Order: sequence, then structure tokens, then C-alpha cells
Amino acid sequence: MRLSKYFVPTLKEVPNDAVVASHILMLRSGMIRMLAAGIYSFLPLGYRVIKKISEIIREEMDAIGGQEFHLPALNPKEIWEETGRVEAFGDTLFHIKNREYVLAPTHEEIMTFHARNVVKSYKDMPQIWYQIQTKFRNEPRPRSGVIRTREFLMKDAYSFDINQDEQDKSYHKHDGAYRNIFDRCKIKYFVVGAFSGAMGGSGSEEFMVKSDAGEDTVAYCDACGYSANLEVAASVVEPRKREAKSEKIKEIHTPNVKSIDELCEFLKIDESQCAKSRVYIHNDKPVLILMQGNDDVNESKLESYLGGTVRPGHPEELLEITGADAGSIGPVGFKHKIIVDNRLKDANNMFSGANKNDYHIGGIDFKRDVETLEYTDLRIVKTGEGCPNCESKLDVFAAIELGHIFKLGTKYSESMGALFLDENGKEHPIVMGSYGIGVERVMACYIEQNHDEYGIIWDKTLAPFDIQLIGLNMKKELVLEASNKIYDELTNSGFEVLFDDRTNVQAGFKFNDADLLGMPVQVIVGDKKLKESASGGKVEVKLRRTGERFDVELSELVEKIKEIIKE
RNA sequence: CGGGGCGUAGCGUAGUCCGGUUAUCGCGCCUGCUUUGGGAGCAGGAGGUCGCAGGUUCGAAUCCUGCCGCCCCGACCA
Repeated sequence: MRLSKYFVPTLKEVPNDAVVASHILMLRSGMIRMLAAGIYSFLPLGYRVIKKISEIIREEMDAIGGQEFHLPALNPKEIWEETGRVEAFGDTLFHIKNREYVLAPTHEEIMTFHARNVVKSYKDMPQIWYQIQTKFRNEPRPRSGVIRTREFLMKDAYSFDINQDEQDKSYHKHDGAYRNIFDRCKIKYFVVGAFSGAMGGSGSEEFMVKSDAGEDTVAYCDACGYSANLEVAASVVEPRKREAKSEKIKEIHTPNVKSIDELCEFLKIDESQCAKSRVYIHNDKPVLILMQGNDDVNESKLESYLGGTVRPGHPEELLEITGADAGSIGPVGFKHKIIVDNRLKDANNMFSGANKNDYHIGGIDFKRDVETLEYTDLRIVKTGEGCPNCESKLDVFAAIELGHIFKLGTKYSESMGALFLDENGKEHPIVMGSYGIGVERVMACYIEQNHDEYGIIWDKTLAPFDIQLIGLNMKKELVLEASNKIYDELTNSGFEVLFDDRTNVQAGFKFNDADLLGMPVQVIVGDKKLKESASGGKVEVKLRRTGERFDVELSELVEKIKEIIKE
């Protein structure tokens, strides 16, 4: 491809709206342009990368017996009503205004629709069906360029099996395929056990990439590989030990003391002696949560302990429920359910609010002074805390979710009536799995992990082209002829070559563009080196990743490049 | 949806507080000449409803009101 005719609008300056590296570089290298918030066009160069990623995914899906579908994005709303997901998705689902259609945010219903009444016998399974297509979600806040958008490309696969054991096999096939896909894309990732959330089902794993641009938070142990979404992550922390002697309970006047830090300062005590109170509302009833010191409540853990959803109480509610404002609330005399973090199990000699403004209570013994307590793990894990599986320390960081595999069970097959007969003629719902990969996210994550101050650093697998051929001064006959010839030779040898044949662009400009676009190999043709050798001339070869450069005789160029580029 | 920021030529921006000639500068673009191994030089040129609408005023990029768009944080998120 000749750059003089190719639409690659590179940008010298950083666009105002881009913040994360992958977004900046995709814009600057002319691979994408924004149409509206969370809606992007892929330009020719960027689309080449998307096609390469899709092809890798396709190969690995086919290798585990996947069959590719092409499904409608426009779906009748009634199919989505069969599973109750019009309501479940709520505002995230795009609705068509002038017909009872929705834009598909995923395709469980549609695949199940095709399976029911057709996949009727145990002999028809297993099946793995997949698609690589555009999905639509009305995200409240798109962000980070292509990482969270309203319209995006997703590989979604669905498996259909006769029972859970068989489904486990399909699940493990996908686990392997996913590892192959991300390995081949040269992405450094890790796998996290996760909630299956609103998807339903019994188990799931997320394929994550460590990145500040990510929206998930993960606890990870370098030593043993333990990893978990922060929503469910556990850690080993020093518990509050019960002291031998329980002090007498006493009320203390603490004017204007609100926070745990202020309380410690005022009473000259350690935060480990403090029980912080948070009031949540669960099923319209108040629940008091006690945490040690400044530990934070993990609302996901609280929700899974209680079932359903919780929300923090409003200030007015707190006053009505406890008789005090936040900062003076405590367990003594609290009339409703109290749940205490494990770290404070059976603690005594604790300080907490008195349920009376400007007063706290000291010498609280949870076993003596509070009627009924429940204990569970409610902490948000922090960096440096002990790994629950080994002796090492946990690291907590942000991550991008690249892929997610679910054991769906029979949620969709039951609600949509996708049933089959087993060898005894008995009817069962199909056991399903679903498996997603965000295609643009693969691209963004790769760039997040492979760039420098000059631009993107592609490996051959995802690079839009293998080689950027740079003709330095295209007005010189010698350079023009030689670079044209090299272009033909490399192309005929099966390489994908982007030929910077622009006549009116300075050398430095071409070099910088080449580093920005980031093809793995640059071949630089200038008249000085062409004249250097009697045997027909030399060109310079530069490796983008290392910056290494060396001269190669023209006659040896193709062989040399083959050597460099072979995987 | 809450908080914050921004919107002036394709991109990046000055000017906005404190209203007043022809709206600033750089890059990019067009024409010509020169230059050609690290983001060229000279000369000439094109390009703007200052996000939109209304209002105040003799006069609005600038002040007021409403709306729209974009970014960041939060909430939300299979």
C-alpha cells in the first residue's frame, strides 16, 4: 500500500479529548475517529488490526469446534421479554422508537431462539455457536476511547450441552481457546474468578489486563497467582484480639468528633480500638455495619451476604433510625440488625458512637453489650494485605476486562423453553455457557502494553503491515527506482508493506510517522546508502521495538527480512 | 444522573474576569521557488454562523438565561 494514496490522517498533536495512551495513539496514528461519545469509526489502518484480531479469534474458535453465525443486531423486543431482560438491562438496552425492536447488547436470547425446537435430542449436542459482531449498549458514561463504548465489536460464543458435566467440558475448551487467543495477540493477561452477576449461572472467569485505564479493580498475588475481582476478594489481616479483661462500658463527651481519625486524636487511642458504623438500607430495613477503624465496607460482599441490593442510608434516615448523625452512630442500643466484619469477631474494649450527637461509648464488649451480632467478611481488600492462599502479599490494581466466560446453566433454556429429550425420552432444559471477548479492547490493551513516547510498537501478529518502507527523497531518480523495486520484491515475497512514497515530505517527518504507526520493521531507502556498495546498494533496516538499525545489501534484503519477521 | 472542566479554522490555542477598530498565534492546507537522512526556508494565499437559541446593550467571543456537545471524577456497568 502506497502511503501517498492511503487514508491515514496522522496527528502531530494530542487531541484535547484523549487521555489514555491507547486512545491518544489510535487517534494520532489515524486508525480511529470519534463520531459521537462512545461511537467510533475505524479507518482503513485501524480496521486492518481489527480484522487480524478477528481472524485469530476465528481460528481458535473454529479449533474447538465453533461454528460462526451472523445474527441480526435488530431484535424483536418480545424475545427479550421472554427472559425478563428488557427490564434487567433497563436503560442500558437501546430501544427503537418507531417499532417494537431493540438493539442487541448480547445474543443469548437469539442463539437460544435458534436452538429451541431444533436442538431437540441429546444426539444434537454439544454445539458451540459464535459470532463476531457489533453490539449496542447505552452506557451512561462511555470512556477511555475504545475501551468503553456504546457500539462495539464483540466475539460472543454460546455452548449447548446435555448436562453440567458436558457443559464443564465446553467451558474448559473456551478457557483454553481464550488463553491461545490472548497469547497469540501477545497480551499479558491474567485470569480472575468473578461473580456471574446479572448473567446468571454458577461460575465465571474474567480475562483481565492490568491497566490504569481499566474500570475493574482486582486483587492479585504474584507469588501463587491468586486473583479475584475486588468485589469478592479476600485477604488475611490481623484480627482485633479479645483482651483478657473487659473494661466497664462508659459514655464519653466528644464534641465535634465525627471521623475515626478525630476520635483517635481526641481520646488518644488507636484506630484498631474503634468500630466504625455505617447504616445501610436493605429491603427497606436498616442494617448497621461495624468495621474496624478505617476499613471500608465492600458493598458487593454485603449484598451477597444479605441477598438483594443495599444502599447507604440518607442523612435524614440515619437521624430518624439512630437518633444521631453519621459520626455518632454505634451498636449499643441499636434496634435493628447488626453485622460486624470478621476482623472484630468477639472484640471487647471497643469505642464506637453512642447514637447521641457528640457522644461516643468506650469499653464496648460485643459479647456483653450488644444483643445479637452477625459476623462475616465485609472488608475491601487493600494492597499489602496477606494473600488468602499463601504467605505472600496482595497487590490491588485497576484492570481492563478483555474476556469473560460464564457457566449459564439453564436460565435461558428454561425461560425460553429450549428443551431436549435424553436417551430415556425424558425432557431436560439445555445447559448453556456464554463466552465473550471485546475485540476493540484487545487492540486497546495491546497498545496500552506496547508503546513508547514515539508511538505504537506492533508485533507482526496484529500489525496492520509487516514493513514500513520509507523512500527518503522520492524526487531522486535513484531512490524512486530502488524503493519501487524493493516494494515489489517485498510484496511479491508475501509481506504486507506500507510504502511511504510521499514526495513532498521531509525525512524526519517520515521517520516520526513510521515510529508513530509502529510497524515492526522499517526499511529506509536513501541515496547515500544506495551508492555505498558496488553490488547494487544498501538500505537501512530498523526494528521498531528495539530501535536497532543496520545496513543490508539490497540483494540480501528479502532473506534478511524473512529472518527477522518469522514468528 | 450528581460534581468538576471545556467548546474560538482540520488540530492545538490567545482573547472571556474588566463588552469597543479588520478575532490571536503555531501546526496543517493551497500556489510558486528553494530544500531533502531526523517533524525544512522564503514569498503569496484560502479557511471562522467564536457550540446553538434567546436576552441585556449604541455595540457581545466577552455579561445574563436556556439548551446541545465533549472530557474527567463519582454513581451505574453481563
